[in-house]
Amino acid sequence: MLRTHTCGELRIENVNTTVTISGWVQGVRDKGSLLWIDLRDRYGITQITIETEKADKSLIEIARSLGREYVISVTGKVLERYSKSEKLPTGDIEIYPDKITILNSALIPPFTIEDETDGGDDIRMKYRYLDLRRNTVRKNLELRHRLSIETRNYLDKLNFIEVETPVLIKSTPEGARDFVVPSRMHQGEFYALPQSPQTFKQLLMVGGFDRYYQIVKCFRDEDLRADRQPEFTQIDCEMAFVEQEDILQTFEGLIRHLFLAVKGVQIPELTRITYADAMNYYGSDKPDIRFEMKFVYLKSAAAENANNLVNGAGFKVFDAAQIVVGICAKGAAEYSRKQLDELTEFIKRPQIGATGLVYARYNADGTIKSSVDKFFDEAALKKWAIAFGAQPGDLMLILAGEQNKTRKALSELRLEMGTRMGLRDKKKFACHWVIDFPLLEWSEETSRFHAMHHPFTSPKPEDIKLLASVPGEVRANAYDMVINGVEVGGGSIRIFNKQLQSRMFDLLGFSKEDAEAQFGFLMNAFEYGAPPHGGIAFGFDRLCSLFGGADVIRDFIAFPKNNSGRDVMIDSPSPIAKTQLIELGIPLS
RNA sequence: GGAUCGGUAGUUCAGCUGGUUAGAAUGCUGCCCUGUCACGGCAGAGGUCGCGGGUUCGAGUCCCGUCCGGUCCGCCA
Repeated sequence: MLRTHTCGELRIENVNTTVTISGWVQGVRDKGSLLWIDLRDRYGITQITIETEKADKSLIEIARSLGREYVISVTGKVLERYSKSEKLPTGDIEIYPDKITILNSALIPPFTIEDETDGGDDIRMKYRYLDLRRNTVRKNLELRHRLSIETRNYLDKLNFIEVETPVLIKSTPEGARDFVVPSRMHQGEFYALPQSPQTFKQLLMVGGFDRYYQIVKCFRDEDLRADRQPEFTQIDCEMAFVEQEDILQTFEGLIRHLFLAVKGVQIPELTRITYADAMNYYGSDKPDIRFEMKFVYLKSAAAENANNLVNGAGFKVFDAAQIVVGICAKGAAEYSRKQLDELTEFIKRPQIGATGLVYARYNADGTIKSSVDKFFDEAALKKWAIAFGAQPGDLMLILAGEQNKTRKALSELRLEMGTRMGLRDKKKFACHWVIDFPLLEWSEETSRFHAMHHPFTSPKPEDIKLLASVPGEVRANAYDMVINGVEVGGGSIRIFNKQLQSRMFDLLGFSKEDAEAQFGFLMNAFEYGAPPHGGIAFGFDRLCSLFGGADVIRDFIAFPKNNSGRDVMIDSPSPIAKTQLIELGIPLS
């Protein structure tokens, strides 16, 4: 061993012992007659001190030749410091070296290896191995490690076993685009990388492994975001002989265990909200319920809660709208004209696409001032206030238009207001289930139904009768777990019966032949005694970023790709040699 | 595929309605300094203003194109 101790462990008890530590030079402070070296490794920083008037000349020469990030080994005596540092755990001691060995020199790093680095994202990605030396990045990966260990502990105790599934599999048309891998031995044919181990975990259920999990890489060839990578990691789970309730219980147990074990946070039992309610009250299938600010409808498309308070006043925008819906921002009546204009601009951005924002201030003196006073008198506005549950001092923000678009826009506005009002504290965690997702989703683009979750999702038994008549209204035994407005996991009870599965393929527009060619293996397996089963998969990277209080998952992946799917460090993807292409039988145009 | 913001010293950024020699901080180099720990002080080096074209007497600045990066929509569980 080139060390007896790490750079993080020496304490006052070690004084007067001779030790050897190795690491990277964080910095040198040369004060003439005194010279200090901060030596860093994964575990901490230890100070090396040289008194240049007493020390060996060659030692001083070596010390003065050191640059940042040189790798050195130091042997010397641990002594109590003359002036101690509160900032370092090793701050009570320092090492007087007898010997300094330069194990390797280093170029000057392009950015500083400090918590508050001067490097931007781009340069840090290119030199990721240097970025990994920084505390902040290292801590993120340590957090990831803890989460994976605790996941395994929890699931192992419940008799789950981790089984690996293949990475070179078969392309299927449903869902995301596949990454494909050409086969040399079978020219013109391709493997695909799994978007998830979905079918394999179901086959494991047929194979009698009634509790399976895997922390596994998945691949999707789609455009990226701050919280999306082309390859990402899932905690993939499946159970047999269970109903939806069992899955919800088991895996909210997992999340609560992780919060307790890793963060020491006690999470209450998860609340549940139906997809329909989530859309109705929050305009989103992954609402952030750290704060309330539920939607209030002044006019609604649904007959049952059509408390229409806006029609007939001569305001065409409201009269023509399918819905008029708003939120009540508590205590925000003080918002200035400028702030309201900012909000209007916010909802008019093309990404959000609303055409205008109506506001009504419930002033502290009890009067109400709105942007549509021309059409609505004080009495009408008071009725709005009652509907909104607004008190003097509150601000009502109202959008109107077609249902889906308007809900979506208001959902964005709600989140924006939550942020502006400081209601989205990253240290607070609100976890809940969204249940009863629709089974199918109509696609205008392809003029057919798509599976909302995936084609193996089981419809709710009581809704099966609707499959023939109104397939769009059939609810699925599907569920998502949402934390702070982030979808961290989702799953479903699966179809385990060949007839129902082929009926689903029918609805999804598969021909018998296509279904057979693509999923025949699964349907065949279902004929050999498939148990009822269901499961869930968690986005592990997202979970890590959430635990770490960040929005960007890149910081929790050792070697991430950038926004356009490139690894700027190794420079991939890259062209391959002509000979490789010929071998694969792939002509490039 | 679309929207939007950005690209200037090794790095992070400033640079106004176009106008002399493009600045700051940090990092780097040298010298000084006995208790520093973001050490301090003094001096110094360091620039294809992403790239190409255009407008103009004159472009880091304006226009067009292009490449690269960030965020978002579409897409994606």
